[in-house]
Amino acid sequence: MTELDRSGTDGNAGGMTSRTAPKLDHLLGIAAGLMARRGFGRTSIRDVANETGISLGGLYYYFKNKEDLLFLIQERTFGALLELQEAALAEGGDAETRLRRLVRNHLRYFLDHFNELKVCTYELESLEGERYEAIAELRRWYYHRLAEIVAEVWGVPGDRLESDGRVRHATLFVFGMLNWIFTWYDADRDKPVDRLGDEMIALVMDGLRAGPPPERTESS
Amino acid sequence: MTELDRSGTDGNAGGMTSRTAPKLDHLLGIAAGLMARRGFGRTSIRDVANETGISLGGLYYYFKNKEDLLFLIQERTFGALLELQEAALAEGGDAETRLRRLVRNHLRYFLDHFNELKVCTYELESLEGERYEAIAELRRWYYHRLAEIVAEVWGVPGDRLESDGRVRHATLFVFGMLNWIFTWYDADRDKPVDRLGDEMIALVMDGLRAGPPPERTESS
Amino acid sequence: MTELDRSGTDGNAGGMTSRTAPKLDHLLGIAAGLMARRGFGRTSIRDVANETGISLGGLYYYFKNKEDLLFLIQERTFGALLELQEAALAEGGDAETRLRRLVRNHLRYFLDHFNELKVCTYELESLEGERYEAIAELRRWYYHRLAEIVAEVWGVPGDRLESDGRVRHATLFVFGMLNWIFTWYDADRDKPVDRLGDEMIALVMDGLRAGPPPERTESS
Amino acid sequence: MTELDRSGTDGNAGGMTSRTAPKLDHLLGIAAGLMARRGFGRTSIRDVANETGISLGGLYYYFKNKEDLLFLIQERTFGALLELQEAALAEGGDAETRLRRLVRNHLRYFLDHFNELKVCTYELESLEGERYEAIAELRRWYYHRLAEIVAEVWGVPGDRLESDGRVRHATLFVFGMLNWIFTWYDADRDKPVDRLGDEMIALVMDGLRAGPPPERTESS
DNA sequence: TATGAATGAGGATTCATTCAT
DNA sequence: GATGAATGAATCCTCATTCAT
Repeated sequence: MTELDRSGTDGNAGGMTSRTAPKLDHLLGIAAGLMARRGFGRTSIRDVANETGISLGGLYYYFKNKEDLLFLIQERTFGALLELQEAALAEGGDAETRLRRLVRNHLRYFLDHFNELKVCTYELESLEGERYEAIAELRRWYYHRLAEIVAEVWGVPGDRLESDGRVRHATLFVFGMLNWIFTWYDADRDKPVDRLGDEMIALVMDGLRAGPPPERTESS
Repeated sequence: MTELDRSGTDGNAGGMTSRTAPKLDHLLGIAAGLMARRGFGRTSIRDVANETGISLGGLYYYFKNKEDLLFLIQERTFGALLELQEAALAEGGDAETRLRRLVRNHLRYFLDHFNELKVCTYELESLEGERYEAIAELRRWYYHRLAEIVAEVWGVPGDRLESDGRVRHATLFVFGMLNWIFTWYDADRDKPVDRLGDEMIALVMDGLRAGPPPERTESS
Repeated sequence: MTELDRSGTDGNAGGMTSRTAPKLDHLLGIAAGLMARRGFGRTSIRDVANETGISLGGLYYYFKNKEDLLFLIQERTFGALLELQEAALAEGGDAETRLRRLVRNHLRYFLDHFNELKVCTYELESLEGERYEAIAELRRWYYHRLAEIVAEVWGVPGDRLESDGRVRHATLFVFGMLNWIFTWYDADRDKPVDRLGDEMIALVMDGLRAGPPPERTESS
Repeated sequence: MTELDRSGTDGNAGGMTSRTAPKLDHLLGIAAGLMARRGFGRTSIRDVANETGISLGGLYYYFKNKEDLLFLIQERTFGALLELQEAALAEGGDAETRLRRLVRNHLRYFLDHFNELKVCTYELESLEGERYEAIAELRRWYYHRLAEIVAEVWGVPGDRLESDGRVRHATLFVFGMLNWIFTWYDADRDKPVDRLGDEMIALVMDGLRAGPPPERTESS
């Protein structure tokens, strides 16, 4: 599955008019900020009301649920990132080039949408049912794109890609590096972000180029 | 600072006797399981009571707070891991050997204490004040041990270790790989764990051996 | 300090509208009744909910705290009494006249707002911090007005008023008479209340007119 | 009723031996201190346990109830005071002499047993049933002794004493002065206590000597 | 006598959500 | 579109009390 399909799973309450849409954007930004800082569970709708200046009851015009609010944030943010990445992949180039491009894009997006992306990264489990599934699907898409690149570097054929634990692991290691950044990134200390991406690629690229490790290991 | 100091920040209900100690262990295990699955915030003390069979009020004999319960889990689990790692480092060997030992130990511990370690990894922010600080200190200790190894591989002198962003980043990338595993590890699919560790080392070791990337990057 | 300043210490849920204000009055009346009968500590919010017919959660729309509820009662009741007394003092007259006026006003107010005033009198210590201080300030104001009258009768100059133990004691004796009434007053037996006031004045006025007792006493 | 009858209403758990009696004294003193400071309701048995060093369970050897603990304090303290006063009255003398003696005794006792007597004065309502009745009876006895003196000064015959509101009121006014002292007494500022008693007598004695006020008053 | 361990009831408070206006 | 007012369920925690040892 390569096509990205994003359409409201559940319908956010009523059609936004051109007058309400910017208000919604503002709202989602504030909510993302709160949830990034304190987590979804510890963020109350009342917090969002206070921070946005919208009344408690009024908020429910914009989303039908606390969970729906979270979904809206994740869907928009992650969706936009993936569109970006899809375009980046479409530009072509060899595997290393594409990998570097992916990582840099990710990190630039991370910088511009820190709160929102943090929420995407750490609050998937706060969604349930259809909403969970919709975001999980996006995540899988992202995973597969990276896995394909790893497989290409290692010359693992597409049909063995799914079953090859080593590809899986290497891919997830890279996502681990990428996702953990939210816990330590300090704008003053760790900029510029492109440099960070290059360091990550440098750390990993030689290992990738060397090919996958042997299937079996005896232990020390 | 190499000595690990772990002593109750706040004093949970006095010295456990030999009769209550195993009960406490059991309790903490159950609580860790719940918190690993649903998160700290979504785990209620009532859940713990139901799952353990201890009465709601009775639990408060073992800890003074929900937060204290979390602290107890983190302190014990993380403390024990760090003791293990401290011993592992004391065994000596070159940087790569020590790094591989650290990673393997971590992953074995991860396997044996999945729930508890997941709680340590993802719920630090649920602690506050002194309790937060006590665990954060443990984390810093762990970070520094790994950073020292990276610095040694790269020949960065000890006094520049703190200020060198590249050492910092490489170290945190490795922790990212390690910590993200909780989100995807599947016992059936991803064992054995030593193999996982070797793959991680393989992915990263060449990059490390190549030395740090240049300080500045230009580029698109 | 003669100006009375009473403004919410902490902001109970915003500005009451004309629709909610009477409900709040009713609520505070009920709560005062319960607290007068059973004390603040033994009055539960649930009691208030049951007695008012408002739901447990709904009550928190009107105050943010159990303590805030108590504060609201005290601030309103005591504040209104002191406004009354301030006006009474402004009417002028000699010291005895003003004293009699004060006592009568107090007792009439006592009769009309028995529960509320009892709560003011006996539950100051149930407040803390800013709220305590706000009410304590009102109490001090009241004390000083009475002390001034005593001092005037005795010809103690204003600047010695603070330091003169005899003025202090006589004033507090009168407050003692006044405040203890809550423990024994029986509407059937002890009315009319103006008569009670006159008896109190009669008991004390001759002693006051005789001037302060000598500074030092040898004992029996 | 002149005879004082004090015998445990309820039996404090088990007969105290000579070894446990002093421990009980200590315990009651501590408990009285806590209850004087924070009130009966806000004092927990756990507080008493912590403050005394006796274990929570162990306390129940000394009393069977939290209420029983309060009762023990009140019975002992108030009982001893009344014995003192009974003896003081037995010494004879005219009404003024006896009144002054009563007041001085009361205040000296107040000074030596501040906590305990405060608890007697303010926590009668925390007792129920038989225990309440037993202490209320002591209080009535005390009230009557003072009322008799007032009646004697005013020449009110003993058989009209009960029905005469003016005697009742004057008596209760004096108790009000006496009982309110707990709320303001400051050892540094307000000593010596005999002097305080003399001031109280001086404030009131002229009014008493002048005879009761006329039965009816027109108002304002 | 005294303690550690445990219970169950009740208390204050928060919170997502709803609905009439 | 938006608000004020209200609800009911759930949550954390405290506390008097008990009982085996």
